[in-house]
Amino acid sequence: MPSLDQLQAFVAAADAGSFSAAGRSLRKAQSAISTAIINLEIDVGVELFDRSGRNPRLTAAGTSLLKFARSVLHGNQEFLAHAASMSEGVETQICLAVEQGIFVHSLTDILMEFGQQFPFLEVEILDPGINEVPDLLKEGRADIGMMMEQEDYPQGFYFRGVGYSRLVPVCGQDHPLAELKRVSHADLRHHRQVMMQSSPPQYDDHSRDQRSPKLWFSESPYIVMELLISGLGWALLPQTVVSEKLKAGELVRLRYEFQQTEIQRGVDVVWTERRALGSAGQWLLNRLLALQPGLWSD
Amino acid sequence: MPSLDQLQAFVAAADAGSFSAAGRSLRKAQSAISTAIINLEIDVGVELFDRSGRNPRLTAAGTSLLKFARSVLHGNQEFLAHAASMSEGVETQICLAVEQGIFVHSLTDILMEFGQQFPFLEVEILDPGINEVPDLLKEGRADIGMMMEQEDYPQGFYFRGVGYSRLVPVCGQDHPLAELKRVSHADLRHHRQVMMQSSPPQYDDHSRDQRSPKLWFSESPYIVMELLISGLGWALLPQTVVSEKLKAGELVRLRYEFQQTEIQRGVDVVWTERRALGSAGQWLLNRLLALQPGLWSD
DNA sequence: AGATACTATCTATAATTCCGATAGAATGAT
DNA sequence: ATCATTCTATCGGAATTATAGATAGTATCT
Repeated sequence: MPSLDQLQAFVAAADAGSFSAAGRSLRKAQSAISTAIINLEIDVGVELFDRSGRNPRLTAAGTSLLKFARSVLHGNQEFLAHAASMSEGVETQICLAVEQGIFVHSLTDILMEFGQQFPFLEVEILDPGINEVPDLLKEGRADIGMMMEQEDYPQGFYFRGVGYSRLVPVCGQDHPLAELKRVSHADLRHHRQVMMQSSPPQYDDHSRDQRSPKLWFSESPYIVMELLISGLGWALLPQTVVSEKLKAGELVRLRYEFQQTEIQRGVDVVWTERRALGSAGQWLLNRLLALQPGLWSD
Repeated sequence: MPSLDQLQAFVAAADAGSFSAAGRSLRKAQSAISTAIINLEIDVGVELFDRSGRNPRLTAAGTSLLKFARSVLHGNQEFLAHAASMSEGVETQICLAVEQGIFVHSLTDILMEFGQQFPFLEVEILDPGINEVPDLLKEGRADIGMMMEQEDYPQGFYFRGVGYSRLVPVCGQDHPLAELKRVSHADLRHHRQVMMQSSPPQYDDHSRDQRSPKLWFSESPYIVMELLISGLGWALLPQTVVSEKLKAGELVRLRYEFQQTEIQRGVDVVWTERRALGSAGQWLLNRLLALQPGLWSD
């Protein structure tokens, strides 16, 4: 089996143009290069260089094999580079959980740079339903999460708001509400609302009065949207999710008569103290926290 | 720098589940595996296995690095395999010149198998114009050629017919000949003919009387075809080349009143005695010569 | 508790690699 | 033609490295 040193001598000689120069570039004696290449030639049973002239010249076989040798060496370099980054505390893989409905476009620049900075890291991006992010973090399934802000997080969770997501009230194009120019609380309560939540909350919160008593729930804003398109009811959905369907006319935006300002909910970056982040996770977290807290919408 | 032996010990241990088993599978002592892996771990600065239990278990870093180690080893295998095939006389690259207008579909099966048989061979396929194949072979630019049969080949050329290509007389849809139900020699002579040849032949051959005196020439049947579509004249072209345009109606097939049978010209495989073929070339040549001499057309 | 299979480590030996020196060959300048 | 330069192949000895075998300690199962 040829050794990596032999392959290295081979490509160095091919690059340098002579065994002596290869020796100089590798800080080895010329004889070391010479014997390494001769042994390699014996190993593989093919003459790599034509020595008839003063300087060795690659044979056809040598030219062809050179690519393969380079490939092996390059793979070895990657192996070493990956190992080195891991020995410096870079984790093996990282998982980012971005709640459905959050405008991922705001993250792509960061993620692109992240990929360049940590080329060997395996990155996974989940798009869990509403309120699933804390569970994923707790289980250790995800390292960092992004989600619509919550009133309170479980103990051991860190969070920081980094932006706002615009919510718009919508219904299907054939829904009775679609025909009203302005809708009132009473209008809304008379129709079924579909909420982006996993389970109905037990307590009374301050927004109770503007909710419809006929409630459906889904974790996924996209499922909610499909239900609305079928004419099921109305819902408050992230603008990012519904913008296409609004443009296509399949959904209709409702205008409140009681609220003129835009409805916004904060977007939080969430992580836990339990799961220690490696260097890459730290890097990514810092970048996410440094996001300008603007509106996350198209 | 880690050695290939260390990497091999690494993946063998990961595969076998224990250092001892890895030693057995590699026919080495257990201590060899153990020290190899320990040295590898020292080299890369990362713990590859968790030794707390009876059997070593891959760490997260080890799992991640294992893929890279496999890749390096695989590259090395390819290097060796390629070298071995070359030491058995397989050439580095091979060039097949298939004259334009020859129905390549008949060759794809052979070429697919060729690629599997010689996975490391670099294959080039040229599609030279009419009568350029002998030059390419003479220059050494190509190893094997396929072309429409010629009356005679230069010295040192071998050739054998392996099939037939159908030629059809065509003209552009707006050409006067297109309106005739049957065309005679006289009709043809009154219009410009475009021939698939590089230069006008000086001698009189037997087909002279059915040629038009107004001749244009092109090496490429596709250029000829474009000229016809522009309404330049008529030509005898391989059916493969014109079938699309005939279907689209841009070209019209002429019907001779003096010849009811199809016009066919033989397809030859051509090679030279000068250029020694390697094992791969021999293989390919044998396969080409074994082609059933049927009609090469769709 | 005992049997089994495992890993780490030690030692001696075998194999390999490397350097420095040297001889012979090709190339270019004078 | 001759000389100087730069190259490669080869040899011997030193240094490094890899390996087998033996041994001690540990985890796991019966």
